[in-house]
Amino acid sequence: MKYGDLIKERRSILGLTQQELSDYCGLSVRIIKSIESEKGNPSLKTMEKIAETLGLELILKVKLPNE
Amino acid sequence: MKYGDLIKERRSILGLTQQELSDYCGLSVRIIKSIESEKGNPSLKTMEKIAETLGLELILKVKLPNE
DNA sequence: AACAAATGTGCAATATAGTGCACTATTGTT
DNA sequence: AACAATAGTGCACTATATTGCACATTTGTT
Repeated sequence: MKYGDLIKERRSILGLTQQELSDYCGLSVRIIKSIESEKGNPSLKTMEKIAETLGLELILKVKLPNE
Repeated sequence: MKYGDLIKERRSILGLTQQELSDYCGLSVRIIKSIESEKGNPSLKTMEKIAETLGLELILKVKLPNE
């Protein structure tokens, strides 16, 4: 699961700075940085706050054999 | 994101107890319980250990407007 | 009903996610 | 080159996820 680049790209498409994203989703800039660079180990709630703000979704599903 | 029931159902399909699942994915039984009942706020690593053990996958993707 | 297996819960301890500050590094613009 | 805006990092602190133990509850089997 490579979430860092997707988040960074998505934020950039929406024209947001890390600071703005952190304001919108109620998280510290610090954590936005660590998540975009995939350092650390975010919680589900943290990931979902970011996802919702950026129009992304976090999904758990059965993994098909052919992928 | 309703992960608790999916995990519980999937574990049951594979014929595993909470104890066995916790052994296989290297987590405490305690955390398996809290995740299946969706109490608490697991980390991505924790979720992915469980997902991998159960043949599930955790995905972050762009949310389409029509859903 | 009695019993065993599996699941749920209170509590205390430890590991680590999340925060804020001050600073550095990068990137882009003139 | 100089400057401004944005992004990355060290440190110490707080909040909370994760753990293990012991016990309670539920579920299934005879």
